[in-house]
Amino acid sequence: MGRSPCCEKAHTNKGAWTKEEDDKLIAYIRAHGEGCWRSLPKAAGLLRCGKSCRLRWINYLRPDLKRGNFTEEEDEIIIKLHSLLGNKWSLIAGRLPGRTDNEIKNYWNTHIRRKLLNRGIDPATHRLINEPAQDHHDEPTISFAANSKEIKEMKNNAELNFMCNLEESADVASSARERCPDLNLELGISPPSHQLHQPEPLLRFTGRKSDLCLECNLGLKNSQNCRCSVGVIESETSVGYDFLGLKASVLDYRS
DNA sequence: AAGCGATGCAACCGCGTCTGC
DNA sequence: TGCAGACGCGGTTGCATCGCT
Repeated sequence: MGRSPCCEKAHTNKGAWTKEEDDKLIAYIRAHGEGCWRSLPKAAGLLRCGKSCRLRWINYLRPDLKRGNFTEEEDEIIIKLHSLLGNKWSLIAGRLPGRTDNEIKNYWNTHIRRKLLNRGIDPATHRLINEPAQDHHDEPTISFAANSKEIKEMKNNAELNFMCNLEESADVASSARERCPDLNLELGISPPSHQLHQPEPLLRFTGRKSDLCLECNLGLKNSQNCRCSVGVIESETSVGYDFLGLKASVLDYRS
């Protein structure tokens, strides 16, 4: 049995939205809130399908959207999260307030892919291009401390509150493992020795030999931004590598 | 100035998942 | 428990704009 169309295509507009359509959509959502996308177009007096309205609102009209260029910091976050999650644009967008999955997806395909390729990094695998596929034991990898089964068990562990209600993460890790069997996705949850007084880190990257900063993970060991033990050693009290350089709370996956 | 390819981004499409009955 | 409708996501397309020749 075929899937029924999401809307009556014969009576809907397609293509670019007009100012009038935008205004109608904004006015309706301001008055009634988001949701019921299926019935929204008719109620709002729009000749659009619900999906189109939803997309327009989420990707363009939402008042909390951050317009404008991505910052270097956002670039790095996207790269890191993509190395972790793959093409899970909505999850990546969830870590970047004001950015949409569509925007990040477009930005990845137009800017970051090229940026990584210029650095000699395969954007799909985040490995150096021309790197041998086998024997990655000594290289830094994105590391988790548990397999997907263990991840689910961790849900009961209060210490790992970031994993609560996170079957999604298990699935992501699991699917990532399937997609990239050579990618180490063990989930490493270990408190930083220097930060025991602080809240538990939600997620740490742990290299096999040492914790790496973003720059080192990107193969930029001599970067002046390097803040790990592999690159320029800044001080004895180096903060190590807090995932993405973010505080633990920022990484609350479901915020 | 015109032609043309490259680029960037908004929007569409199809499928998987969720949810209510 | 199964089904159908609705929603959300990721991949892809189409078009406007830019920059080079």
